[in-house]
Amino acid sequence: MTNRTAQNGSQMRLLNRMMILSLVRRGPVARSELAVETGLTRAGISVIVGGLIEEGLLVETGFRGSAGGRKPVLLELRPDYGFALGLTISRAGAEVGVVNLKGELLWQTPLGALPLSRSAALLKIKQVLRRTLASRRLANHRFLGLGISTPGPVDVMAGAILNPPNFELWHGVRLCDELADVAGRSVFLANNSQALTMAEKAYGKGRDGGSFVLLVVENGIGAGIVRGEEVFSGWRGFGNEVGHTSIDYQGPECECGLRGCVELYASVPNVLRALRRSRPQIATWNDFIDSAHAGDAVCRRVLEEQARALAAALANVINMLELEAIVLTGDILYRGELLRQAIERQVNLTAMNRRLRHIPVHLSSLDKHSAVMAAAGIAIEKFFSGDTQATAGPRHGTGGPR
Amino acid sequence: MTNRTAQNGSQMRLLNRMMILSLVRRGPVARSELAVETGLTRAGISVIVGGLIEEGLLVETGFRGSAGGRKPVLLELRPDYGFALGLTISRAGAEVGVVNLKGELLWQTPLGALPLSRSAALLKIKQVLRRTLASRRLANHRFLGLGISTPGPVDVMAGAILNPPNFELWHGVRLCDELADVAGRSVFLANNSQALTMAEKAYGKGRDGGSFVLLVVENGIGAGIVRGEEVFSGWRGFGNEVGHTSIDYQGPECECGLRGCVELYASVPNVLRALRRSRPQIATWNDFIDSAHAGDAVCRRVLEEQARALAAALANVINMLELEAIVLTGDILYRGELLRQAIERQVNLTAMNRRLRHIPVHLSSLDKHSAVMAAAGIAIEKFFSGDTQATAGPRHGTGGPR
DNA sequence: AACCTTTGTCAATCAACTTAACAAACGACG
DNA sequence: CGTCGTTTGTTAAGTTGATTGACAAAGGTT
Repeated sequence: MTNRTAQNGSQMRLLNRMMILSLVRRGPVARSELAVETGLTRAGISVIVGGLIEEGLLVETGFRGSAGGRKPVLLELRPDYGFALGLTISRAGAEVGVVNLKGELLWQTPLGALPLSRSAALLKIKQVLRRTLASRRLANHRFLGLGISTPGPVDVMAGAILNPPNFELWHGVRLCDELADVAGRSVFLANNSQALTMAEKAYGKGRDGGSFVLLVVENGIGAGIVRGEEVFSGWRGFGNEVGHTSIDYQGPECECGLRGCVELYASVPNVLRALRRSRPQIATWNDFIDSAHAGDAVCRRVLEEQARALAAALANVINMLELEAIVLTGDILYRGELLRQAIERQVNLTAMNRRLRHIPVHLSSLDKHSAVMAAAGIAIEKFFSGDTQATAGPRHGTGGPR
Repeated sequence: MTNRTAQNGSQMRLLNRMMILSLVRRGPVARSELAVETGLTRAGISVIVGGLIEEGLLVETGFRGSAGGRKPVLLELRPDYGFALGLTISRAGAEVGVVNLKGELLWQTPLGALPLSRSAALLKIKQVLRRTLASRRLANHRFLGLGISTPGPVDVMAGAILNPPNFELWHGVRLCDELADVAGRSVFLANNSQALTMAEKAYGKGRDGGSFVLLVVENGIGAGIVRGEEVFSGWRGFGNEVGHTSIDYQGPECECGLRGCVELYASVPNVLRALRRSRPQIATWNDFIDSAHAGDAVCRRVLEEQARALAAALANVINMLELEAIVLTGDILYRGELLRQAIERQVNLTAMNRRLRHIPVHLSSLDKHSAVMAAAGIAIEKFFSGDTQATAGPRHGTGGPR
């Protein structure tokens, strides 16, 4: 039974703890507010929160103003309860970062271009991870886990990279296993889009709990879906391939095996390719957007076409799962308002949902360069969802990871 | 907090009851097996099951053979614990049916074509419902609820029919409210595809718990998605419009507002329309399939085209949510093996998932004429998911519904 | 200063599952 | 045929976690 309902008392307590933590994570809350939102009694909340404070997960940080009556005591996460590491590997290189319990980036270490042999690259990564874990600033703080993000597809369950294009060095590498000797069992792998989706849910536009689809438009098109508490990622974390949604079943064949994937019409390189003939001087996305802003008619038209293609794929997702919003991120964040508006217009013109509600399209408020933060966020997310027992372990001493 | 986790003891008990019931629903089980599958102890199971037997929901029906040791006592639902009514309204007419707790159809009453005025039609429906509820065979059995299925789109939450094409008589009717005086508060509305999906999950190919998408191909194309315990239906039950998945974003405009919906390529009338020029003598789906079986090349080609269109839409869904199977139903069940094979071939040719696993395509094992059963199934499903407290009510006496 | 309100805590109680022991039922094997 | 080992189901005591209800703390209002 894969059910996640509480069967006995202790599991109930764990779930209630989780529920409280996920509410505190959204921002400062008082016990009495938690009582209302969780459905538990004030007394019950008091006991659980007491335990969480004892453990060092929560702190009282102040009071909320009140109009008559005792002031509510605000609770927040205690950021230095522990830290998580993030590792992001891209085609260009890699980067390691450290975040605290709140997901705030403490610092990052760019690794630059990696060695061209697999073992040397792994060795270098391990070196940096070891050095980071041994860092004095992290002494006496709990190590909560290591999150890794790479281009997809990946096999989340196995912790292995499958076969991302232009990423042959890493094909088939069981990354979580490889790094277990450095970071123990709390190593989690996800593809870039999934990592960004979790980050967006925890720290971005999805913070207050609605459903949305995150669209990452760069060299490829990735996406993630958040609905309720769930981040969809399929049985092996291989799903969510919104970029390979077919929007023209008779269209050209994509390398993924389908025909007419959105990616062929709307990814950055494909858009630039469409411009090559009439606007050969445009070489980058930013050039393209600048020209569109400047009023170049061809660029405007191409942008509109891109928006139509993206909107078609998005409308399919939105209609099928009845999502409430769309969030955009990736390279297209550069002066992204233009594309955002175009997509919003197209989606709300064509989506069936238009009869029922307006679908807002947002630009991500998270920094595009927050890939490391998002990677570490995977581990933070796992920590809070209770998928790991990293919390139960002993403190991480100065002697390096065990 | 919309969370469904148990917060306190009594909710925990309810959820454990539900968990046990949903396992028993799949087929005869022994207490000890329930203990393993639920994670509870034998003792805990014994107590809960004892209560369920006391209430009349379960009965012991026999023993399972064993190799040494006491024989396990098999538990099953007690079918005559209560009954649910099903009402299905189509463009052609309506029908009322009665099912027992196990979902078995006891009998059905065709209403034939309905009066052309809304109030007269409602009146007739109410009459038949009242007569059914007062029926002697149902005396001293609990009334569990009334499930209604109609063409979509409907607003599940509001219990209202929205604006299905060719269904103007019913546009905007708040059916659940209208029938409340006959059937109380346990009235549930869903569109045909949703009802069939629930039935397929409970009694058909989805019985043993995997995820799947059900595709209903008739005059329109409907669908339902089952993943885990959940039947997707969106925030207002308006979703799951797989039939209006766009598979050609530049294609002809559909009345739904999108372009190139699958429905335009693969619904029964649209397929027949495509044949009209070269095969004018083919007037019905069955004719078409018979010709294809007989080897008619044009029909074969058209069938293959239809399969390609359906496969494109299905591949999008499957890839996005990583579903495990496809189930087909509707008019296409007639000698459906031909189309089934074609779809299975296309899906597994093009779906990205082909690298990971084969996606089986099944024909529904439920009778196409089981619409009433499926409608009543909505109420049964609600009963078991605890969305209704109909069970707490007093027995339904001979004096008619209160 | 008296009064009302709200927040947070504490002790007693209650509800639900677990633990542990045992009875029931059955096959196997001398 | 009776004993042994095994598995199933039940029962009573024990544990755990939330609720109940009373109360202290803290703050505004008049």
